[in-house]
Amino acid sequence: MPPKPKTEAERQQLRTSIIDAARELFVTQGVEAVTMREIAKRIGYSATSIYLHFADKDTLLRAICDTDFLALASSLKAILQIPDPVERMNALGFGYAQFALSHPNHYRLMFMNARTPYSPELSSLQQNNAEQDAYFQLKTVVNDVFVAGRFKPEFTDAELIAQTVWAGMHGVCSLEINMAQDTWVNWREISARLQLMQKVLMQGLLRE
Amino acid sequence: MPPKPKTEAERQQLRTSIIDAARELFVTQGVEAVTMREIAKRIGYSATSIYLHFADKDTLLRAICDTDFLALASSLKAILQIPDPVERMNALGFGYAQFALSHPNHYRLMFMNARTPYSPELSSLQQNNAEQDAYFQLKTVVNDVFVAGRFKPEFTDAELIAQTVWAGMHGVCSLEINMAQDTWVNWREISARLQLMQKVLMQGLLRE
DNA sequence: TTGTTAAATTAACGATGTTAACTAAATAAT
DNA sequence: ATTATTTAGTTAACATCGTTAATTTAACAA
Repeated sequence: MPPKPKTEAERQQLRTSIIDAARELFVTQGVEAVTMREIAKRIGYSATSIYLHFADKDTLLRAICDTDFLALASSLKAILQIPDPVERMNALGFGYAQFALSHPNHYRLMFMNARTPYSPELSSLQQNNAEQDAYFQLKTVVNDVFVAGRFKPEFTDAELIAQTVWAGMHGVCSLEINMAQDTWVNWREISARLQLMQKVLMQGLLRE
Repeated sequence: MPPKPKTEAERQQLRTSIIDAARELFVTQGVEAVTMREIAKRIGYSATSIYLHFADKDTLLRAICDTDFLALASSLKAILQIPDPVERMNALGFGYAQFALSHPNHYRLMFMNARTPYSPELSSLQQNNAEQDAYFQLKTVVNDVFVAGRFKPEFTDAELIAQTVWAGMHGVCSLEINMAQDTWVNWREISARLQLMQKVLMQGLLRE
């Protein structure tokens, strides 16, 4: 029964209900469960209706991604209040890992899948906004440590440092998400691996 | 025109020709190009013939994986001859990264996709064989450094160290493979990121 | 010559993403 | 008040995919 003109708010609401249904399927059953027909069934529409709100499945997935990037930045916001910059950087790393490991499917979608790259016109996220951009948060915190003169003097590029810290934490998290079940490796506790990575990064980067 | 009984060698040859065709598609067009029908077209058979040699697509992909794991271990073998253990560990890290970045699709299949975990009966690879098991190579080299007393005394678990070194290099490589195109991040040169990661790992782990 | 078996093929199924064609209802125009 | 237009939705349909079933063809064994 197709009624007629919807207000922008109603459209927006349906849009997010599609995203939510897709995300729920995604988080509980993994990416292969996210079919257009299954999403549609959840929200009581036909599959093709989704195309009135999203160009294709990939666009829909990127919309989920967007809300997850926002959720990540949100979950890290409180950490930015920690006064000591080194402590702040440490906490940010742990917070990041915590997010990754407690939302493995989201993390996989955000950072481990082959994604079509970010483009401003398709995303509602604001780059370099401390509320929305976790990478900006990282850059800022690392730069704070840099400005405080806590890094070894041989390291002079704060953004390069940030990318390295990110890579370290991402390495631990993504191996855990992908390979924890693999008995080829006698995996140590994930907490021990995280802790050691963080310690090594710190001892490698910081003075004395 | 279907002839009849094939020798075991002929069967083996067809098997590897399937793997090779699948790999070539895979390496050039990515995973979505690896369809049973497309593989079959390449080798001049019908799609269903592949099922005479592989239970399903996943099994075929894991067979590709197997040969790639072997290729990785093979490509690192020469490095094990380097006399100094620390230099050896360093070179192994770079060799690993070089493999990852020059075979990104393979690397993705091996370490970044959701894989069905290793099981001995499905794989022809021998665990803890220095010729076939790159993880064993890493463990061995890290243990050599450990036995040489070159790590800081606070680090006492060589396998945990190995997993951390792996995670560090994997983090840099997998972010590069997945996100190099993404303009959200102002990526530094991959060589600089690799070098810094290695330096940080070394300075974090090694004495003085 | 006739079965039997192995290797292959074609047909077909069910699922998927997506497009095209259609329908009904609310508004706008006459 | 009637007609036309637009909008939100539907159902049908298409091409493709992994995979299974049924079928064919050829080589060997009896």
